[in-house]
Amino acid sequence: MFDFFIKYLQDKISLSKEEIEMIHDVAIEKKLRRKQYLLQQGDIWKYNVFVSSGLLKTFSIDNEGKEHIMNLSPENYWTGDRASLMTGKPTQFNIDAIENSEIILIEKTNFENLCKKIPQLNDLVNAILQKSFIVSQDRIHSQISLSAEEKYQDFLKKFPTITNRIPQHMIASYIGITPETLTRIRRNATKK
Amino acid sequence: MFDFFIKYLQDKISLSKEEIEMIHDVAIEKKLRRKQYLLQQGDIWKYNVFVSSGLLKTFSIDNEGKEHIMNLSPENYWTGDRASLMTGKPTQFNIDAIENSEIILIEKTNFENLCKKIPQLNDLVNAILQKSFIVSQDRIHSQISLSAEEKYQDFLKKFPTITNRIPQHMIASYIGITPETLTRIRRNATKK
DNA sequence: CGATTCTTTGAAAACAGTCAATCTGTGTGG
DNA sequence: CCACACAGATTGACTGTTTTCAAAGAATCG
Repeated sequence: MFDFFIKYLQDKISLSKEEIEMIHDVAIEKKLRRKQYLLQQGDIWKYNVFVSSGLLKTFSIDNEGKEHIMNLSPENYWTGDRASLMTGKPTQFNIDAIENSEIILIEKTNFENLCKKIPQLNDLVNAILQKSFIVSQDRIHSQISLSAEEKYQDFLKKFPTITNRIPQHMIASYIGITPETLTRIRRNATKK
Repeated sequence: MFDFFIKYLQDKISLSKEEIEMIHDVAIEKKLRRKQYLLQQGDIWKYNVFVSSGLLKTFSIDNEGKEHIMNLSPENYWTGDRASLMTGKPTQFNIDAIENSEIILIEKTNFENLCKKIPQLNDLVNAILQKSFIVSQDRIHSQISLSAEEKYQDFLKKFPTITNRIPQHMIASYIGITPETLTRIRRNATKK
């Protein structure tokens, strides 16, 4: 699974053998079974995570026990909790595996050292952050301006690959509606 | 107004006279009157903007002519459209001044040069980006998990300083509800 | 196969949006 | 200083959307 990670990196930047070695030295490989937790509410989060294969979700649980999905992270995506990572405070989120997954963990300070020593990696990380920000803004825009049905259509357009890998109620959670409403939206949509 | 900008920067990082000079050379000062546009849908956006004083808003206009407020940027905040800046594609957003404002514009390539020459500035910019991302994620979380009333309370908590500087209907737009609904929420809340 | 999870359905209630009218406060020009 | 226009806020009646709760059906996993 480290191979997937290096493939991903070399697709974006070119790395010397020494640099790959440096990365390898601090990369922790981990397998997660379906439904296994990687992070739980209250933990302090200290890693950067790359998903080599599988699919993770980041979510909160509210006072009524309802799940709210913040992020879906399939293979070749990064995940974690930036807020907890940056502030050092306990996280309000959970991360678990929707599918059996293989991931790479790199501890915060190790990751920062790598970024210092490998400027290209630093640039890549910043580019990813920039892109993530733009994606977030776009999701906010959908949330404040679209109807439930439009949000669903928007989800399908943006995540065609993920749509068939997760139960419907998770899509509902991701776009902020109830599963029942999603069922009804779909029924109406197919009528047309 | 350039002074405000330098004060802001020196509060975060320490700069030599030469560095300040370099920044000054590429900083464009601009005044905006209330309701004046800085950016319009369809434009290609090429700047980084620091707000020295006043208050700007970033918004889209949908097919029905309704305004959806993406961001509110008071003094000491940055604004602009990262998506258009990054991709070079026309923006879907508008930015205008809610109050008479003074801003500093720095053209994209000039800004990138500054960041290369002043590593501290680069770090600051990345830290701001990181923080903006976390704030976005939090707003998404509010949008998918809170009721209209809770979103309003959340807004009041997060923007105590801005609340009294903008008309209510803009708060409604920011949290994705109608002005009428906001009126009713407020009426119910004061009853309690 | 049995257990669990997921989806669908129905009926009722809660919530939010629309439209049109009125009310309020502010600022401008005569 | 007043009258008026204008932008914003509120209200009411109505419509439409979404949630809730409970139950039944379908699909999936071990």
